[in-house]
Amino acid sequence: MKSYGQYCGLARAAELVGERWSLVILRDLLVGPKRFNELRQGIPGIPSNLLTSRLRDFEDASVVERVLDGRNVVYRLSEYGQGLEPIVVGLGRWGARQMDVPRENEVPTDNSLAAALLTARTDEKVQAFSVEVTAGPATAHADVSATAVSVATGPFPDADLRLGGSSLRRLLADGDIDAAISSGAVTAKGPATLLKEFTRAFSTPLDEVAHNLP
Amino acid sequence: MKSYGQYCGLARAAELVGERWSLVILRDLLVGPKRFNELRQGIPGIPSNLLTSRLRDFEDASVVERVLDGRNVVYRLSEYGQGLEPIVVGLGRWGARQMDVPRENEVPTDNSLAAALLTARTDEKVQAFSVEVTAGPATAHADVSATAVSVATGPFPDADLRLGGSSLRRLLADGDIDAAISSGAVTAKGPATLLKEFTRAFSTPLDEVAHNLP
DNA sequence: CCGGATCCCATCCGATACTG
DNA sequence: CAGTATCGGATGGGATCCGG
Repeated sequence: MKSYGQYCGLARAAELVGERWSLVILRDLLVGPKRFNELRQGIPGIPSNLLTSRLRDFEDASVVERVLDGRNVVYRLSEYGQGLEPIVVGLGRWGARQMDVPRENEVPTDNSLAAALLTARTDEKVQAFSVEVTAGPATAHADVSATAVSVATGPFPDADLRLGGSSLRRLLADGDIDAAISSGAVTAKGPATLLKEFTRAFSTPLDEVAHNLP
Repeated sequence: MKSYGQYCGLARAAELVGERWSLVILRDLLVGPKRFNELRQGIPGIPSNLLTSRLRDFEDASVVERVLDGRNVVYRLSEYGQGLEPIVVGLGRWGARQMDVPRENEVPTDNSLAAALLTARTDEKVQAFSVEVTAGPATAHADVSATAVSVATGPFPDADLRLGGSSLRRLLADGDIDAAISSGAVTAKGPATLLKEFTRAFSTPLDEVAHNLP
């Protein structure tokens, strides 16, 4: 990890989060503690030596803690690391403005889908429900209660609502469920009332960031 | 600029801001539009070819605009790029938690000092005043009015208040002016009432981020 | 299997020199 | 002033290997 030679908060932060894979690893840890191989498999393309190296840098900076969970090693954000949540979420929203169309070979992952749910959370009060979301090969779910929202990767067989489709992002952006479903871009299984609750609880209005993209 | 292969807002953002020097360049542009050599001189150590390359990537992503100012080229954030402000400011605050002591060969720059003022802005209503701040080789200033705060690099001869010293960061963190001045860590020239206004207008309470650092 | 370490090649970065 | 060109060294990518 090389210094920028400036006595500056942003420069210090950039030394940590401004290296390749750093932000993606932090995104995944934001969803919850993960084992080494969970991280590795959840981040296609990351070389294991770089994952090792980044985790060590995070440990040295007290951003991540390496703890034993039973006989397994898990990595989890420290309290200090949790302070990155609004930043990573904000960056995710900002970057979503550029996601107009998937690029060649670009896929969603379980963790990126879970992170998208975290990012889209509105903090509006809604009726409690659970939802499972699928996008291509990726699955994640959320459990919304009156007081909190918990998000995790993978399927959730007992979910009240089940959403799928290639254009979930557009659904989160527009909030126009009927249009999304009738155009076939999104499929939904569950009570119509919960669909409405979903778009109230999760939404990423893109004009919240700026407008002058290519 | 290499893709992370994930259809994910954060991954897209990370491709832009997660490369070396990117965040530091954006920090400086956040203070105001800059010419190529202003950026270069304001960022000690950046190779000119990398500055060129980053600016081009930003242009391609519509984050930065290359415009003519008279006969000069200036780079300025687009409206979309301005959307990064809360993120860069947040990162600066988060990283400030690690700035306990300057490292070997680590200096403040005019731009990092100006950015620190931006970062420390509290939005509290205060009496109007202007302040010039000096830390080692770096100088910046701010003009605080009832409705807005403008920050820029360099000296401001007519400033109502003049602050200097090696531990300005501690002043911003603690807000304890009297202690800072009587210990000699900070020197101040100007009315005592403005000193009070300064610490109300600018402050970076570090326990706003987390507590468990080394 | 899990949690890495090692090796080798490609790419990127850093420093300096040079140019319209 | 605003960048290109170049080249050695550092870092990343991908595969393989290893100890528990």
